[in-house]
Amino acid sequence: MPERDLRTYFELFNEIGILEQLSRALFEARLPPGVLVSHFSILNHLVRVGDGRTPLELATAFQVPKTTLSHTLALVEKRGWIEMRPNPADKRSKQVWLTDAGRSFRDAAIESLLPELDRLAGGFPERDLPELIERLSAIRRYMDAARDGEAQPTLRN
Amino acid sequence: MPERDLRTYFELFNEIGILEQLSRALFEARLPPGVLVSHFSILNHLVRVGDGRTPLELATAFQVPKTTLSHTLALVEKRGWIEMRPNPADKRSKQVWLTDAGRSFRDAAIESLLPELDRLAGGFPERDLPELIERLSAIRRYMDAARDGEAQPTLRN
DNA sequence: TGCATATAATACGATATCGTACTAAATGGA
DNA sequence: TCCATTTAGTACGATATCGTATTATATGCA
Repeated sequence: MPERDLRTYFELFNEIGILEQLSRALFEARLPPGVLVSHFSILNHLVRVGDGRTPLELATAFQVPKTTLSHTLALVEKRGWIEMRPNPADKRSKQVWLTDAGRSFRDAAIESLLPELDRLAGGFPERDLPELIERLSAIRRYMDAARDGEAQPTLRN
Repeated sequence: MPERDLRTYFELFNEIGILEQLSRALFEARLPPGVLVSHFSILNHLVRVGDGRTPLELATAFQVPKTTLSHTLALVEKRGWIEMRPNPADKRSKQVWLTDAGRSFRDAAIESLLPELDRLAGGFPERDLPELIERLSAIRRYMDAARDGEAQPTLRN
């Protein structure tokens, strides 16, 4: 694998980073004050994969430290969008369940974004969007699966 | 534009968000303690578009509040990777210039990531990577250009 | 069974990021 | 020219995120 191709991968992630910044700022501007994309993402993930997940499963899914997730869950629970229940399979653990209010808010949040997406899609129709998503998703799934790999040389040394 | 397509755009940004999380965690784990992707991104951007940019230009490029950028620049300057000089064209303003150490660190940071990218590229060869990047870049450029748009209904109301 | 180790979640402190308010300089119209 | 308005950058406070340490429970092996 020539180094040139590796640098191309690097460019891909650079582009992804910028797009994430742009889309997050766009989305967050439409959410109620104090509600962040990280909060919404909890709800959206639970709708997509089903609720009853443990905090650790969520932290792993988002590749976020579990202490960060702990904090986020507390805020989302305070809004009444999720419920934390004991995990019957493990007394150390918990389960995160969506409330009706949580599902409603998630749907409303998506609705509120549609006009913005409409503006984007209207001014910049992208063909084969599902194919683009699938390619990104495949990369994501591979990285997800390969995450448990061993140490590599780093600048930390 | 049917709503179904808009939701597909939503999925695109959702996928991008997850990929950003994954890649950022991966990259940051290889940087020296206290050095974040946001710091590296300053250096990388200056190399790519040329240094001498003003802080505001950088804040706009990253779609980040200028106060956030102010803080980041101070940290990067403290590391000796950039120099802040007065902007001869505007006494309110400044210019950000790379130092040799800044360029070196940027190169080294990319080098340190290559093994990881190699692992990715080796296990998951992606054909037409430049084409994928170009499609993302086109979306990004359009969003960038369309950013000055007017207000839309939001959940804030 | 008993105990060393591993794991889930949280408490706590550090800091990156963000929003509001402020200062200094630039701009533009009367 | 003068002054109202706009703009570039920063100070300051709030909070989201992150790393380390702690507690409670689970796991696995002698």
